[in-house]
Amino acid sequence: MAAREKTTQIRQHIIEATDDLLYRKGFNLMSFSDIANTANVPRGNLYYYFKTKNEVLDAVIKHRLIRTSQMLQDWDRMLPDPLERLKRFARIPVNEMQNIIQYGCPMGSLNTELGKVQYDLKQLSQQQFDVFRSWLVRQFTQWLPHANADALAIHLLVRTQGIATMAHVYEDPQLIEREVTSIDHWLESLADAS
Amino acid sequence: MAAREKTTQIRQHIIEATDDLLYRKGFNLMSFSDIANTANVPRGNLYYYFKTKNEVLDAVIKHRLIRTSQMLQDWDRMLPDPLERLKRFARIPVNEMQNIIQYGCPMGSLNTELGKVQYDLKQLSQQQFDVFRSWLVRQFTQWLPHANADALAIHLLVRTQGIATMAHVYEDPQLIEREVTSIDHWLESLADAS
DNA sequence: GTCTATATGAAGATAGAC
DNA sequence: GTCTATCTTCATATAGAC
Repeated sequence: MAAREKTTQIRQHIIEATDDLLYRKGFNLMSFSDIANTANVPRGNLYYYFKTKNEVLDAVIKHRLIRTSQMLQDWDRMLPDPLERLKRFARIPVNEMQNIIQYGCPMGSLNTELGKVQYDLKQLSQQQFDVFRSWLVRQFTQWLPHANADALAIHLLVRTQGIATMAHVYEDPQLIEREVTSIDHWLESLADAS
Repeated sequence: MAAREKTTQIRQHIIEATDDLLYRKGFNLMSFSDIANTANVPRGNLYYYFKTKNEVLDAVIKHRLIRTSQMLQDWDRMLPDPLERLKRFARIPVNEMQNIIQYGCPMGSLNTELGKVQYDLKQLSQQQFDVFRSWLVRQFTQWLPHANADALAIHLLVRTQGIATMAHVYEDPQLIEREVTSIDHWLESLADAS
């Protein structure tokens, strides 16, 4: 294997290990040493791949953007009906139940943390939401051409973020089940109304 | 003024200054020096009033609990109708618009931050939610005796938390207006259904 | 490319002079 | 009660030997 290729591979390995660490610890409590330990890379060596902690964050978010886009493309392929796709989105908190209860939403918690003081970094975390938002808008537009697709997309994001926050507060799986079911009913009521 | 009394007064002043600082910076990025500067107390002196940073947090949360309880008591006195009280609650994001957009919800963002690693401190922040939750349950019980008051209370908390998170992500005042109006409609639909 | 040693600064916290 | 000096720890980051 070429040396260049190996560097890229290790870099990728660090990014994936940090992705999880970032979620579990948050950005400010995640130290450079933590990253090195988690990725099994000698601490000093890490600086060869990333010069600053912000640079790691940047790489992790870009990685998340790609992963999310791929997931949504898969859904587009697997699910022909926009309503089914939207329901699939709403079920994320159910599928990620244990993580949500322990750590909240990976996107929401990061944005909330960075948004207070690190305004420059917050803009990065906002991009994560943009991917979902524009995908949701496309689904609503396709499904209900005369509705305000962006308002509906934001409403879905509001409710899923609220679920993540409150499920984390009370560590309550049933809260997630109940609220996701309620979203399903809301989506079906939109179908009936049109 | 007695010395004892003065101590209490300065302590209270520190707590109130820290309350705001905690909201704007978050717990982990708020240093002991920050607290001292914001409260205009010499840094070394601060340790006379609070031995650790966690102790300050504890005092600030207790202070918030009292303030919230008083506010809810005021609402109980001012607004005779439970529905009006619930609408008043739902309007908090509108009244606190500028703060929410810049810093998110003071309760939600604190819980999200502490919940990841500082599990012991998270329990403190959970208490803030308990005050609202039990008050909301009382309002729903009084208004709709045969409904699942706790599920309705949680639903309201979910939606207000979601609003705060997403309004902070996109720094969007209109999002708040729209979503709060939507909550109002939901509350009115509950009245019609019963 | 890999790793060690270390510079530098800021944090939380304490001791003790006044 | 008030304030200064300082201890310790841990963070980011760099220089440079191998």
